[in-house]
Amino acid sequence: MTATTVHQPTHREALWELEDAFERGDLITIFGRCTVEYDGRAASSLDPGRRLLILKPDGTALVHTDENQKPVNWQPPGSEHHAAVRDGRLRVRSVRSSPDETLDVRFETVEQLSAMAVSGRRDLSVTGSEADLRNALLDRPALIEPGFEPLATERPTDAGPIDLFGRDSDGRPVVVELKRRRVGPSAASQLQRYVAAIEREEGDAAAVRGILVAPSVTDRARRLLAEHGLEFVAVEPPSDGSVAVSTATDNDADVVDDDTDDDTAASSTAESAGEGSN
Amino acid sequence: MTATTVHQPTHREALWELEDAFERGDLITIFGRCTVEYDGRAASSLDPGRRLLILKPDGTALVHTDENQKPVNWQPPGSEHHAAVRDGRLRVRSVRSSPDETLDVRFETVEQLSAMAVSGRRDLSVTGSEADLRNALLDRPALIEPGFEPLATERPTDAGPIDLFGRDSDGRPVVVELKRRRVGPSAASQLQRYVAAIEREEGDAAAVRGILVAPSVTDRARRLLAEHGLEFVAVEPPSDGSVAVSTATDNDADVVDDDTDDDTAASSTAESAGEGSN
DNA sequence: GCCTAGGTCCCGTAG
DNA sequence: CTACGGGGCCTAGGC
Repeated sequence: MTATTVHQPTHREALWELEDAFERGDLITIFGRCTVEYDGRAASSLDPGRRLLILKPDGTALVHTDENQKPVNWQPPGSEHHAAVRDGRLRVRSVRSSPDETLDVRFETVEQLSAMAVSGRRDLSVTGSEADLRNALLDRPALIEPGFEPLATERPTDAGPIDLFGRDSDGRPVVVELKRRRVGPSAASQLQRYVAAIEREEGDAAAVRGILVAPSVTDRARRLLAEHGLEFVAVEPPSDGSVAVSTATDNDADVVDDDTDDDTAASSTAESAGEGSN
Repeated sequence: MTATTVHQPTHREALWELEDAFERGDLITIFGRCTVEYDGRAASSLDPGRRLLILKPDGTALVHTDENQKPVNWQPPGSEHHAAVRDGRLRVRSVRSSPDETLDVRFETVEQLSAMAVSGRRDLSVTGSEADLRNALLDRPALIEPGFEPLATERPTDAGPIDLFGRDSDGRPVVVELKRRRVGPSAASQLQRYVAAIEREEGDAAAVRGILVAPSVTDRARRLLAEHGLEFVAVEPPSDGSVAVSTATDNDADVVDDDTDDDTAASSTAESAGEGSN
């Protein structure tokens, strides 16, 4: 048996199980009615309610409710989990330093406590990152502009590292900022900041070009780019490592449907089951 | 009993439990050996391993391993959970559209499946946000500068909304950007962008001041501020709603220790239990 | 739906 | 340790 579970344990029984699970380095889930207090970089308080607490052997603590992807309260990896019975409650406290932070979960009742041996996240491979976009553009620099010659990636400047630096066919320095998704004002500012840094370096103002390469751009960002004489090149979002230019805002994505449901099946829709939020 | 659990169920048994739990709108945890495939905004693949899958009634799906705060794979709220038995495996698929995304978790074996009724995150109160800092400064605008007069918050401009806008004792427009923590280059760019927008509005270049208000600033950000004639005012990080100015980089935080462990207790340290990461 | 910015952002990487 | 920027960021608030 690789997963041990106790139902409606006494607080003392729960504490014993916690001790053993801490010792084994298990991932622990506790479900019950609890309050949550956090104090550290900010501070928060949560009234009694039924929630799921997850304790990881790396020091992570997560308090989840029935909605949202993010835990309602948490503690980062590297924290220390402590458990005790105080005032008739099971108290789980997760603490870390620098910064000093404490998460306090106090259970009135523990409905269930489980401990299980979980394996790490080996062999996760992701595609479609900004790095993939960069590599695709290094393979075919003409996608940015005919004659563009890449010289460096992550080129350091006084304002931070430039995604892609090179020269155009006229020999002018070109700062390229890559984004894997639609960009807003902050990306325009970022590019402008790098261009200004290179201009300061080169000492030859107004000769440095800046190109923002992304799937698309908001109106406001486009205006900000124009105000600073910066350019925009649209590329399809990186899917399988390849990229394509798109002259305007015309998107045509081929979707392959590989669904073949012909067996017993269950399904849950946010609208059909449970009380939908919003 | 508000939490139902089955241990080492057959896939068919697990499917029945899932159907019931979907119907009830429960929060579901499944622990077992599985593969994970994701395709959507990006794509990823995860080799077989023992992991914890969490399914929320709002459509959220989370795959957790033994380390890190973030799930190794996930699906956002609003997705639809589907379960089926295929090829001798329990397949849980979470799908959403716009953007089209699919998360596929295939269990070789299910060690445990639990379903529980969890309550929402009512009554979460947080303090120490940027909004708290803003309110404190509105109460005592002199903390920014003697004679500073706040005129608007979230004031719209062509470059985006300004945190705090006002005038100094000389009647000059002042753009204030607030940050709850130490700031880097991006905050300097953000402030610069807003100042430029106001200067364009006012038509009277160089008369607009920009002040970055934060606990501290990195060297590089400080230089970027100086290059654009922008200013920095240090405030203590917002703790209990009050703020204090600090003339330089001298931090003195009083820490109250309220720990009183005198009962049975268990504790887990990332270094002592389990295989520590890094 | 899109846009904009905050976040106890988390996280990896480089210095 | 700090710094810097990416992220399938997520989430809230406007429009």
